[in-house]
Amino acid sequence: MLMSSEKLELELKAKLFRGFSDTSRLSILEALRVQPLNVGEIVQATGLSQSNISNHLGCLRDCGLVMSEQQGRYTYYRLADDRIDSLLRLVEEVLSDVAKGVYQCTRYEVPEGANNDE
Amino acid sequence: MLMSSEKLELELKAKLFRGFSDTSRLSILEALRVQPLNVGEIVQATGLSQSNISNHLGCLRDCGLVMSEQQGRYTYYRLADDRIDSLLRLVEEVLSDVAKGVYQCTRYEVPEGANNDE
DNA sequence: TTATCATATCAGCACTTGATGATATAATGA
DNA sequence: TCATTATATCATCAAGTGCTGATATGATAA
Repeated sequence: MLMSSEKLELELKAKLFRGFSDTSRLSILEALRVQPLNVGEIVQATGLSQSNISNHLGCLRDCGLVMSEQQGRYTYYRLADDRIDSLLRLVEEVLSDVAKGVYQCTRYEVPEGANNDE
Repeated sequence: MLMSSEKLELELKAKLFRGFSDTSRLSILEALRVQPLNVGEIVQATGLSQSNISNHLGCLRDCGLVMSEQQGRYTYYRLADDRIDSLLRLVEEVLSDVAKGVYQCTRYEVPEGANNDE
């Protein structure tokens, strides 16, 4: 059915975007833009807790945004596709123009004094 | 403080991505890729309810993803930036390679028999 | 001026999502 | 073999999110 393949494509797009739509997952992806990292290194880079990171990595890996590779005791994670970096860069461009609008958006709370590692 | 401007940038990115991370809002944005539309036309194109669309348009407008323009009785909506179209196209490219992975992702439910206009 | 149409807003509800801390599992090192 | 380290998984909780249907508001048409 034609309609349901369009619907499925929308579901897949929404799911992919959802991968990016959380600050913790974005922190992880930003860290991985630089170089592949293991969980401990991601803890250092982001300040998030180990179990939180592990949960999010599971989600990102299942979504195809990251890939993992066991090296002895350590599991290394990397971006699964170079275009993920391109996507983040394009969003940065768009944001440079619409940032004021996004910042004004009250639909989703952006904490004023938001901090890291509370 | 340096740290908090990074944090703010992540919050803005997450918020922008959240604009895309819902199938209803994606339907609306897909419809607007073709041409500017008013609410009634978007109802026709997407099968969503008028109040639901109005809610989402408010969110998208506040986020800077769409712009509105009053023409008599009708309010016309359009994509606020051509790069939004580019963003959606890039995601389509990425999905063409990782779709299998995203489809397998069980973290977010993708309904099997998902349909539109129930 | 009133009626009609287009759109925005609201309250309430159900579902989804993200974090925590404890703990299980697996790989190395002693 | 046991201890240690690295990572995954789990149950629980609180907060966030999206939809509905009723209704309010504003612009035109009669």
